[in-house]
Parts: sequence; C-alpha cells; structure tokens
Amino acid sequence: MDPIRQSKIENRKIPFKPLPRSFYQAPTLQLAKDLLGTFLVHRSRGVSTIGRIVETEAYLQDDPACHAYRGSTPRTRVMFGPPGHAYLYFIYGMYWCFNVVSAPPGTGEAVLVRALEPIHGIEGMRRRRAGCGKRLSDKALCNGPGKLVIAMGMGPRQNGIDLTKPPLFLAGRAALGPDSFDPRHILTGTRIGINKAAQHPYRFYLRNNPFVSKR
DNA sequence: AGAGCGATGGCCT
DNA sequence: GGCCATCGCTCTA
Repeated sequence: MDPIRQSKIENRKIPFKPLPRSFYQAPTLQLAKDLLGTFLVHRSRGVSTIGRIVETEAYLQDDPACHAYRGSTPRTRVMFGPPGHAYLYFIYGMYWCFNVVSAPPGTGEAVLVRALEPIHGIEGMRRRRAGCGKRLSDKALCNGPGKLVIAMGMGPRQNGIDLTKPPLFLAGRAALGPDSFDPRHILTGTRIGINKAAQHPYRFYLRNNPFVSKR
C-alpha cells in the first residue's frame, strides 16, 4: 500500500464494526475463503491494532491434521463450542497461533489465520515484534501465524473469547470502502508445516500479495 | 533462494 | 517419549 493511503488510514477515526455471528456459520472451507480480505481488530488500552487477513488454512473435524480430530480435550474444547470465537494454541514451546472457530457446537473445526497485511498501529506492531533489535519491514511483521499474534498484541488471554464484539473482532471487507477486494484473487494450495493429511488443498491466500507467509 | 537446525515446553499416549 | 498448524539464524549457492 502506498504511504499516502497508509497515513490516511492511520489518521482516520476507526469506523470498523464487528461482523455478526451469522458470518461464521458458513461451512469451514467457505469461511476460510470468506475471511480473506476481512480486518482483524484488537483494541487494547484505548488503541486499535488492525491487520487485513491475506492467508488462511482450514482444519476440519475428519482431518487427521486437525487438533480436534481425536475429539474434545482440555486444549481443544473451544473448537467444539459455537463459531465466531477465538482458539489460540501454544506451539513449539514459544509461539501462539490464532484460529477462528467455525462449525456448529459439537463439531471441532477452525480456520488458522496465517498472515496479515498491517493496516493500523504499525509502529506498535514493530515494537512488539522487535526481539533482535533490528527494525523489521512492514512485510516481516505479520507474515506467519506466530508472528501476527505477537504483532497484534494477542496471546493466551484471548483463547475462547467472542469475536463478534470488542476488544477482539473481525470487520467486513468493505470497511475501507467498496472495491477494496477481488475474490478472483484467491489462490488455493496445501497447508504449511504439517505432515498428516498434507495433500488437502485447504490453504487460501491472495495472489501476488506481498504479506503472505509463502508463495 | 533455499536447506538445515536449535530453541523450547505443553500435550497426549 | 515423541510429536508439534514456528521462527530466526547460519551456511551454501
């Protein structure tokens, strides 16, 4: 995004409104595509951090790669709850990953959010992501599931919370105005970093988008 | 540009 | 005890 447009977005009063519960009632594979182009908004201590979703992965109940494949456990309990809630899990002893719970209660499915385009609160993102002391580029802030959780100021506290109201919610594709999204730009591929059921085309991302984790 | 690898700790069998 | 929906660094090209 060009710097002029960027500063306009940074300066405007935040008009973003939460999507309703009905948005999350689509089948999980459909929801994974519907989430592309929507805005993840986190309001914390009076400031908003916003990223636009550019890459997702679907995890289905009958899918061996899905955490819920073997049924509900203490960790996966929220995946079996109502759709439109946050599921965050701890991975590799270091990182948290953010999912949108989908499917009706009793069915354990979710969509992993893998990458965001930074939209608002970018300097805050850079501060939270600056572990090594180097200044990260905008492209490097949210191009991975562990990275975006850090950049957005999220963590285990958000596990299980309702995404249809602040402080953490999604806003529709039109939030920046009409024509800011073209569904024909959605590409499909295989999921990243898994071994089981690796052949399923359950990854979705935007063509030529510089903020996805991997082309 | 891409392969290899260590860090690090919870979860589940 | 093995696995893991990751990341950042180093080494080779």
